[in-house]
Amino acid sequence: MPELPEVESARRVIESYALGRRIVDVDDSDTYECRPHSPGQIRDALVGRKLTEACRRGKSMWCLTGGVGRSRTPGPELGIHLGMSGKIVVADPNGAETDGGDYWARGRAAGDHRFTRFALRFDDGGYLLLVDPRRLGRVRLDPPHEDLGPDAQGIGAAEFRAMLGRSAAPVKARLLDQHAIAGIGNLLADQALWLARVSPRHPAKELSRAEADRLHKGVRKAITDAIAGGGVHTLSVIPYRKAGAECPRDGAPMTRGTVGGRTTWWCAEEQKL
DNA sequence: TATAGTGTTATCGG
DNA sequence: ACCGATAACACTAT
Repeated sequence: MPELPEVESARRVIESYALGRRIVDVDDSDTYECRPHSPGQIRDALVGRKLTEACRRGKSMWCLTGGVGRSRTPGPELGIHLGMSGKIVVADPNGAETDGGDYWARGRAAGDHRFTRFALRFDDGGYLLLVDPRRLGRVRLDPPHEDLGPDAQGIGAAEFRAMLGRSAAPVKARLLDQHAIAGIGNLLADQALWLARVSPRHPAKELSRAEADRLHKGVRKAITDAIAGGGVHTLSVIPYRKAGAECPRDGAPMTRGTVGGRTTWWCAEEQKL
Protein backbone atom coordinates (compact mmCIF):
# COMPACT_ATOMS: atom_id res chain seq x y z
CA MET A 1 0.00 0.00 0.00
CA PRO A 2 1.95 2.93 1.15
CA GLU A 3 4.32 4.46 -1.37
CA LEU A 4 5.29 8.11 -1.37
CA PRO A 5 1.78 9.43 -2.19
CA GLU A 6 0.11 7.50 0.63
CA VAL A 7 2.80 8.49 3.10
CA GLU A 8 2.38 12.13 2.07
CA SER A 9 -1.37 11.82 2.66
CA ALA A 10 -0.71 10.37 6.10
CA ARG A 11 1.76 13.16 6.86
CA ARG A 12 -0.87 15.74 5.94
CA VAL A 13 -3.39 14.08 8.22
CA ILE A 14 -0.96 14.31 11.13
CA GLU A 15 -0.08 17.89 10.22
CA SER A 16 -3.72 18.95 9.99
CA TYR A 17 -5.17 17.07 12.93
CA ALA A 18 -2.55 15.88 15.42
CA LEU A 19 -0.11 18.75 15.98
CA GLY A 20 -0.28 20.82 19.14
CA ARG A 21 -2.30 18.33 21.21
CA ARG A 22 -0.76 17.24 24.53
CA ILE A 23 0.15 13.54 24.70
CA VAL A 24 -1.09 11.94 27.92
CA ASP A 25 -0.53 8.27 27.15
CA VAL A 26 1.21 6.04 24.62
CA ASP A 27 0.59 2.40 23.79
CA ASP A 28 3.94 1.09 22.63
CA SER A 29 3.39 -2.46 23.83
CA ASP A 30 3.80 -4.03 20.39
CA THR A 31 7.45 -5.01 20.65
CA TYR A 32 7.63 -5.97 16.98
CA GLU A 33 6.32 -2.67 15.62
CA CYS A 34 8.29 -0.65 18.16
CA ARG A 35 11.57 -2.57 18.13
CA PRO A 36 14.30 -2.01 19.09
CA HIS A 37 12.58 -0.12 21.89
CA SER A 38 11.26 -1.88 24.94
CA PRO A 39 7.67 -1.34 26.09
CA GLY A 40 7.30 1.95 27.93
CA GLN A 41 10.40 3.53 26.42
CA ILE A 42 8.54 5.51 23.77
CA ARG A 43 5.78 6.34 26.27
CA ASP A 44 8.25 7.70 28.79
CA ALA A 45 9.88 9.81 26.08
CA LEU A 46 6.64 11.34 24.76
CA VAL A 47 4.15 11.76 27.61
CA GLY A 48 3.67 15.44 28.37
CA ARG A 49 4.89 16.57 24.95
CA LYS A 50 3.13 17.72 21.79
CA LEU A 51 3.85 16.86 18.17
CA THR A 52 5.03 20.12 16.62
CA GLU A 53 5.84 19.26 13.01
CA ALA A 54 5.21 16.36 10.61
CA CYS A 55 8.02 15.61 8.15
CA ARG A 56 8.54 13.12 5.34
CA ARG A 57 11.28 11.91 3.04
CA GLY A 58 10.44 9.15 0.64
CA LYS A 59 8.30 6.66 2.54
CA SER A 60 9.68 7.64 5.96
CA MET A 61 7.89 10.04 8.29
CA TRP A 62 8.95 11.61 11.53
CA CYS A 63 7.37 14.08 13.90
CA LEU A 64 9.20 16.71 15.88
CA THR A 65 8.13 17.06 19.50
CA GLY A 66 8.10 19.96 21.92
CA GLY A 67 9.18 20.24 25.53
CA VAL A 68 7.34 18.83 28.53
CA GLY A 69 5.09 21.46 30.07
CA ARG A 70 6.48 24.92 29.33
CA SER A 71 10.01 23.69 28.78
CA ARG A 72 11.70 25.02 25.64
CA THR A 73 13.83 21.92 25.29
CA PRO A 74 12.48 19.89 22.37
CA GLY A 75 11.86 16.19 22.74
CA PRO A 76 12.93 13.29 20.57
CA GLU A 77 11.70 12.74 17.04
CA LEU A 78 8.98 10.15 16.58
CA GLY A 79 9.75 8.11 13.47
CA ILE A 80 6.91 6.28 11.73
CA HIS A 81 7.20 3.93 8.77
CA LEU A 82 3.98 2.48 7.37
CA GLY A 83 5.61 -0.63 5.94
CA MET A 84 3.43 -2.64 3.60
CA SER A 85 0.01 -2.17 5.20
CA GLY A 86 0.23 0.69 7.67
CA LYS A 87 -2.25 3.53 7.94
CA ILE A 88 -2.50 6.56 10.21
CA VAL A 89 -5.80 7.32 11.90
CA VAL A 90 -6.37 10.47 13.94
CA ALA A 91 -9.49 10.98 16.05
CA ASP A 92 -10.87 14.22 17.39
CA PRO A 93 -12.08 14.56 21.00
CA ASN A 94 -15.43 13.05 20.00
CA GLY A 95 -13.76 9.97 18.56
CA ALA A 96 -14.53 10.92 14.94
CA GLU A 97 -11.71 9.47 12.86
CA THR A 98 -9.77 10.87 9.93
CA ASP A 99 -7.28 8.87 7.92
CA GLY A 100 -4.97 9.33 4.98
CA GLY A 101 -7.44 8.41 2.24
CA ASP A 102 -9.37 5.46 0.95
CA TYR A 103 -6.44 3.25 -0.02
CA TRP A 104 -6.97 0.92 2.91
CA ALA A 105 -10.62 1.65 3.55
CA ARG A 106 -11.92 -1.15 1.37
CA GLY A 107 -13.32 -3.97 3.44
CA ARG A 108 -12.16 -2.47 6.70
CA ALA A 109 -14.81 -0.74 8.74
CA ALA A 110 -13.78 2.43 10.55
CA GLY A 111 -13.41 1.84 14.23
CA ASP A 112 -12.05 -1.69 13.85
CA HIS A 113 -8.94 -1.60 15.99
CA ARG A 114 -7.87 -5.23 15.74
CA PHE A 115 -4.74 -4.16 13.91
CA THR A 116 -3.79 -1.09 15.90
CA ARG A 117 -0.09 -1.49 16.71
CA PHE A 118 0.73 1.89 18.24
CA ALA A 119 -1.33 4.68 19.78
CA LEU A 120 -0.95 8.17 21.20
CA ARG A 121 -3.73 9.52 23.42
CA PHE A 122 -4.19 13.27 23.71
CA ASP A 123 -5.44 15.26 26.68
CA ASP A 124 -8.60 16.21 24.77
CA GLY A 125 -9.65 12.55 24.57
CA GLY A 126 -8.66 12.13 20.90
CA TYR A 127 -5.91 9.89 19.64
CA LEU A 128 -3.51 8.97 16.84
CA LEU A 129 -3.23 5.34 15.76
CA LEU A 130 -0.94 3.33 13.55
CA VAL A 131 -3.10 0.55 12.13
CA ASP A 132 -0.97 -2.09 10.44
CA PRO A 133 -2.31 -5.60 9.79
CA ARG A 134 0.94 -7.05 8.48
CA ARG A 135 3.09 -5.46 11.16
CA LEU A 136 5.87 -4.57 8.77
CA GLY A 137 5.68 -0.93 9.82
CA ARG A 138 8.00 0.63 12.39
CA VAL A 139 7.79 3.21 15.15
CA ARG A 140 10.98 4.44 16.73
CA LEU A 141 12.54 7.38 18.49
CA ASP A 142 15.08 9.53 16.66
CA PRO A 143 15.20 7.51 13.44
CA PRO A 144 18.14 8.02 11.10
CA HIS A 145 17.17 9.65 7.79
CA GLU A 146 20.52 10.32 6.19
CA ASP A 147 20.61 6.87 4.60
CA LEU A 148 17.80 7.82 2.22
CA GLY A 149 18.32 9.19 -1.28
CA PRO A 150 16.73 12.44 -2.47
CA ASP A 151 12.95 12.55 -2.24
CA ALA A 152 11.39 11.36 -5.50
CA GLN A 153 8.75 14.10 -5.46
CA GLY A 154 11.13 17.02 -5.80
CA ILE A 155 14.12 15.54 -7.59
CA GLY A 156 15.47 17.51 -10.58
CA ALA A 157 16.40 16.13 -13.99
CA ALA A 158 20.16 16.41 -13.48
CA GLU A 159 20.00 14.86 -10.04
CA PHE A 160 17.82 12.08 -11.43
CA ARG A 161 20.33 11.28 -14.16
CA ALA A 162 23.14 11.29 -11.61
CA MET A 163 21.13 8.88 -9.46
CA LEU A 164 20.91 6.41 -12.33
CA GLY A 165 24.68 6.72 -12.33
CA ARG A 166 26.73 3.76 -13.35
CA SER A 167 24.39 1.19 -11.86
CA ALA A 168 24.36 -2.04 -13.84
CA ALA A 169 21.10 -3.07 -12.17
CA PRO A 170 17.82 -3.08 -14.11
CA VAL A 171 16.49 0.47 -14.00
CA LYS A 172 13.42 -0.62 -12.05
CA ALA A 173 15.63 -2.06 -9.30
CA ARG A 174 17.43 1.27 -9.17
CA LEU A 175 14.13 3.16 -8.85
CA LEU A 176 13.16 0.91 -5.95
CA ASP A 177 16.47 1.45 -4.12
CA GLN A 178 15.59 3.88 -1.32
CA HIS A 179 19.27 4.76 -0.84
CA ALA A 180 19.41 6.02 -4.44
CA ILE A 181 16.01 7.77 -4.59
CA ALA A 182 13.42 7.75 -1.82
CA GLY A 183 9.71 7.10 -2.18
CA ILE A 184 9.18 4.89 -5.23
CA GLY A 185 7.50 1.53 -4.68
CA ASN A 186 6.48 -1.29 -6.96
CA LEU A 187 3.37 0.27 -8.48
CA LEU A 188 4.80 3.76 -8.87
CA ALA A 189 7.81 2.24 -10.65
CA ASP A 190 5.66 0.27 -13.09
CA GLN A 191 3.56 3.36 -13.85
CA ALA A 192 6.57 5.65 -14.36
CA LEU A 193 8.33 3.15 -16.65
CA TRP A 194 5.17 2.64 -18.66
CA LEU A 195 4.62 6.42 -19.02
CA ALA A 196 8.22 6.81 -20.20
CA ARG A 197 8.14 3.76 -22.49
CA VAL A 198 11.27 2.38 -20.84
CA SER A 199 11.80 -1.33 -20.19
CA PRO A 200 12.05 -2.19 -16.48
CA ARG A 201 14.94 -4.52 -17.33
CA HIS A 202 16.99 -1.84 -19.11
CA PRO A 203 20.33 -1.46 -17.24
CA ALA A 204 20.20 1.91 -15.47
CA LYS A 205 23.57 3.07 -16.74
CA GLU A 206 22.67 2.34 -20.34
CA LEU A 207 19.65 4.63 -20.57
CA SER A 208 20.08 7.38 -23.13
CA ARG A 209 19.77 10.98 -22.05
CA ALA A 210 16.33 11.13 -23.66
CA GLU A 211 15.16 7.94 -21.94
CA ALA A 212 16.43 9.14 -18.57
CA ASP A 213 14.63 12.45 -18.98
CA ARG A 214 11.40 10.73 -20.04
CA LEU A 215 11.66 8.52 -16.98
CA HIS A 216 12.26 11.50 -14.73
CA LYS A 217 9.09 13.09 -16.08
CA GLY A 218 7.26 9.78 -15.68
CA VAL A 219 8.24 9.55 -12.03
CA ARG A 220 7.15 13.12 -11.34
CA LYS A 221 3.84 12.69 -13.15
CA ALA A 222 3.08 9.36 -11.49
CA ILE A 223 3.61 10.90 -8.05
CA THR A 224 1.55 14.00 -8.83
CA ASP A 225 -1.27 11.91 -10.29
CA ALA A 226 -1.26 9.47 -7.37
CA ILE A 227 -1.46 12.24 -4.77
CA ALA A 228 -4.30 13.92 -6.70
CA GLY A 229 -6.12 10.63 -7.29
CA GLY A 230 -5.93 9.35 -3.73
CA GLY A 231 -3.21 6.73 -3.97
CA VAL A 232 -0.99 4.68 -6.26
CA HIS A 233 -3.80 2.23 -6.95
CA THR A 234 -5.55 4.99 -8.94
CA LEU A 235 -2.71 5.24 -11.49
CA SER A 236 -3.74 4.55 -15.06
CA VAL A 237 -1.80 1.36 -15.87
CA ILE A 238 -2.40 -0.38 -12.54
CA PRO A 239 -5.68 -2.07 -13.63
CA TYR A 240 -3.73 -3.68 -16.46
CA ARG A 241 -1.27 -5.43 -14.18
CA LYS A 242 -3.01 -8.78 -14.50
CA ALA A 243 -3.05 -11.87 -16.67
CA GLY A 244 -4.77 -11.41 -20.02
CA ALA A 245 -4.69 -7.62 -19.88
CA GLU A 246 -3.73 -5.52 -22.89
CA CYS A 247 -1.77 -2.29 -22.92
CA PRO A 248 -4.32 0.56 -22.91
CA ARG A 249 -2.15 2.48 -25.43
CA ASP A 250 -1.39 -0.05 -28.15
CA GLY A 251 -3.39 -3.15 -27.25
CA ALA A 252 -0.36 -5.44 -27.01
CA PRO A 253 -0.53 -8.05 -24.23
CA MET A 254 0.95 -6.98 -20.92
CA THR A 255 4.04 -8.96 -19.90
CA ARG A 256 4.68 -10.22 -16.40
CA GLY A 257 8.09 -10.87 -14.88
CA THR A 258 10.25 -10.39 -11.83
CA VAL A 259 12.53 -7.35 -11.76
CA GLY A 260 14.35 -6.15 -8.69
CA GLY A 261 12.74 -8.99 -6.78
CA ARG A 262 9.22 -7.68 -7.38
CA THR A 263 6.41 -8.70 -9.67
CA THR A 264 6.54 -6.39 -12.68
CA TRP A 265 4.09 -5.75 -15.52
CA TRP A 266 4.95 -3.88 -18.68
CA CYS A 267 4.11 -3.50 -22.38
CA ALA A 268 6.97 -5.33 -24.10
CA GLU A 269 5.95 -3.73 -27.40
CA GLU A 270 6.46 -0.16 -26.23
CA GLN A 271 8.97 -0.78 -23.45
CA LYS A 272 11.75 -2.50 -25.34
CA LEU A 273 15.25 -3.17 -24.05
C1' DT B 1 -5.34 -25.12 1.24
C1' DA B 2 -1.78 -22.65 -1.36
C1' DT B 3 0.09 -18.46 -3.13
C1' DA B 4 0.97 -13.62 -3.85
C1' DG B 5 1.65 -9.13 -1.98
C1' DT B 6 1.77 -1.17 -2.73
C1' DG B 7 8.32 -2.62 1.96
C1' DT B 8 12.67 -3.19 4.26
C1' DT B 9 16.78 -5.53 5.56
C1' DA B 10 19.99 -9.29 6.78
C1' DT B 11 22.71 -12.36 4.31
C1' DC B 12 25.22 -14.48 0.67
C1' DG B 13 28.02 -14.72 -3.61
C1' DG B 14 30.70 -12.19 -6.97
C1' DA C 1 33.96 -2.75 0.87
C1' DC C 2 30.62 -2.37 -2.99
C1' DC C 3 26.89 -4.30 -5.86
C1' DG C 4 23.18 -7.10 -6.84
C1' DA C 5 20.02 -11.03 -5.95
C1' DT C 6 17.36 -13.58 -2.63
C1' DA C 7 15.06 -14.95 1.60
C1' DA C 8 12.72 -13.64 5.56
C1' DC C 9 9.64 -10.98 8.16
C1' DA C 10 3.72 -11.15 9.66
C1' DC C 11 -0.56 -11.50 8.14
C1' DT C 12 -4.54 -11.03 4.90
C1' DA C 13 -6.91 -11.71 0.61
C1' DT C 14 -7.92 -14.54 -3.29
